[in-house]
Amino acid sequence: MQVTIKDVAREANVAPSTVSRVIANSPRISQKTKERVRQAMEELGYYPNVHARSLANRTTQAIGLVMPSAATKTLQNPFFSEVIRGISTKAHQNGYSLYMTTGVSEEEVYEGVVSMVQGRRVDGVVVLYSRTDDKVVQFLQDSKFPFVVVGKPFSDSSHVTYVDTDNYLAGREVTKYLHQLGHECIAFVGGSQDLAVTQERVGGYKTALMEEGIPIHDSYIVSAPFMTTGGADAVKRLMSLEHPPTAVVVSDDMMALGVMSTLNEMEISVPDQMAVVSFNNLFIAEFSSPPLTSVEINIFGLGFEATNCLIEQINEEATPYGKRVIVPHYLVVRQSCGGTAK
Amino acid sequence: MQVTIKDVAREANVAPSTVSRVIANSPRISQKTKERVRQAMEELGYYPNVHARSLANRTTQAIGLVMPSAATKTLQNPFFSEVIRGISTKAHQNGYSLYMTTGVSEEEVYEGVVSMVQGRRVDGVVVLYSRTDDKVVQFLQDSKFPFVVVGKPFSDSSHVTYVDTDNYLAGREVTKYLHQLGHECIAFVGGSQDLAVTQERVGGYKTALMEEGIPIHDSYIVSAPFMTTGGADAVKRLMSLEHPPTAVVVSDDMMALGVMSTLNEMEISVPDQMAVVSFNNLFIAEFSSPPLTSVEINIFGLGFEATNCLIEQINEEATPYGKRVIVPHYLVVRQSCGGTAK
DNA sequence: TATTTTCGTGCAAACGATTGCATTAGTGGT
DNA sequence: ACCACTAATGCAATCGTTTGCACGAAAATA
Repeated sequence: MQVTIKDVAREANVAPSTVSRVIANSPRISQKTKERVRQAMEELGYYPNVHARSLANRTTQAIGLVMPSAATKTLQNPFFSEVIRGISTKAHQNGYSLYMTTGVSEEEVYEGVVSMVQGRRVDGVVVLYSRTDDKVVQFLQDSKFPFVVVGKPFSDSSHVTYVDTDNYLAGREVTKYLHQLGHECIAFVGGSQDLAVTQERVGGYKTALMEEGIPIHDSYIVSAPFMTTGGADAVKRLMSLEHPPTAVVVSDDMMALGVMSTLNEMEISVPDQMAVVSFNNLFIAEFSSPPLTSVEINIFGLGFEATNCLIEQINEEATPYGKRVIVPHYLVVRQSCGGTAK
Repeated sequence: MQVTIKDVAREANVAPSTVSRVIANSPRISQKTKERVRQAMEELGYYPNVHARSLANRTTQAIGLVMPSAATKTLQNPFFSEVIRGISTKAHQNGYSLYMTTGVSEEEVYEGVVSMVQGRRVDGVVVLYSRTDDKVVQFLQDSKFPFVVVGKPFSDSSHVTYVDTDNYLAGREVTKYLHQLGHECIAFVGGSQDLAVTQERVGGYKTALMEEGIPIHDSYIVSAPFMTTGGADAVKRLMSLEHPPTAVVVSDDMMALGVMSTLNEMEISVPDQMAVVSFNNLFIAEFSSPPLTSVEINIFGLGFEATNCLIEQINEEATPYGKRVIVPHYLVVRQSCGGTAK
């Protein structure tokens, strides 16, 4: 049915092994035969069967993607599309393709990874989240399988390779920026507290306040599960304080949208009555009303770099010890903080 | 290195074939041996090698995803994340995983698909776009490979299976809705004119106008490449007309965001001075200011249904002729058209 | 008891590539 | 003219499964 290497061999009057070597472009085959074989491949429309190939040379040219289990919620965040775009670009450049399983529960995701790894379906894995005490990372580590984490892994990060933004620094910078604009009452609205990102960004926020000599009020730090409420209650809580803030650092553009929408409903104008700054600089930041001032963290780059590291690992060009890559960020000033000409 | 079926066989004191049959849960194996074998598998931590398996039984349990070549731009639209989520959910339910290649140019995408199909890497393919005169669809059709298109394919759609929204109807309904709210001057802002979606939505828009006895002005129909300008110039063009519209149908939430942002800049208030309605009901519709009135087209469902059809095809449970599935839609009224209590 | 069925298992040949080693032909040195 | 050596190709084993068929033992039938 399918045209196999044998058919090509017959057509070109050589042995299958020769054809194989032509595919691999081995220098041991003469130019003349190479051409003859290539011609035969062309004529018959031959494409190597990937599975036979993988089986024989124990390589797959595929990279596995591990997504958070609650794919329902997370995949909606353009963050993921963008990382994947980065991953996919680098992967493609190096002749790898992408492979993904999903699972409903954490357990299912874990099972998926195990069978992906043990079943030798992929050459390496990139993990798209970082959670405290994660089975998946633990497993990958134990089985000495090539993998890279996007975001800072919690446990034993010294031995795992990861690619991340300096969220602590970014949080600090952004807060200082607001202070420079004259704000003294600065709040922080973040997503789930047990995500590394949130923790680091809050950390930076606090440090900045301390450095600027502004007291830290716990009531100014609120976190809200994003996808459900859109941060509405967080805003309401902040605004009902005795001294409501005049500026707010939001840990994510998506959430910032929700925050601004709520403020809009409450007829609090941005940026006049409330400055908003956030992170990620998703493309929607540009088109919101008013356009968001946000930290560009180069999500694409995170994915791209992660894949780069992974491929190094696969080719054993990498150090056996974990490697950390920090992708630089910068503030994109638009209108949600005022401070610039409109 | 890896633990193979032979190891399990030895451990359980049976032949490899028996182990294989246990994996397949063949009724020909006695309960007692099954248990013994399962125990051995457990003990050794055995996972079947997918490639050996695929090679032997000529099946991959994987579905290929074909994305538009300009992945750069398109993948940013949450539409894709959402379709993929639908696909991935159904796929997972049926034990399939996803496989994707990308390419920079159209040609690269095509090559990717060919080698995916000919190399037998996947059992079927879902095509995530519909373009006029597409090589990929043509190829899939010619090779009689199972595939499904999300969106209406242009050429010879009678023989290809596709899953789509009734965009024509949706466009018509939405326009009528605006008319019911009292608008007479209704414009249409769309994306690239050669996309099937755009064409159909415009079609519905025109029909509605005709049915309501409103003349169609060509100057009211503008299209703008979204990702570059965000629709800003489209809005400006409309507003500089002698009789600027009082309502606008926008072909996509993303674009509607851009439109509203521009209107905001021009200090034209939505919905008071301009009603905006759009399609897709992405989650951002809920969090924009004001929240968007948009047509929910169940993107997740599109992906889910597409995969369903594909799996039917793979299992040869489907009719050999193309099948069309129309996923129902409905209008979600929020605040961008006014018309409801705030 | 002899004969046929049924049941449970094993043997060995695929599946379609890769690769170490053997083989052949050609080249140059002496 | 012989040998050694290199260059180009072929042979056959291997990768880890699946599966048609054969086989023996036990159960059912006559």
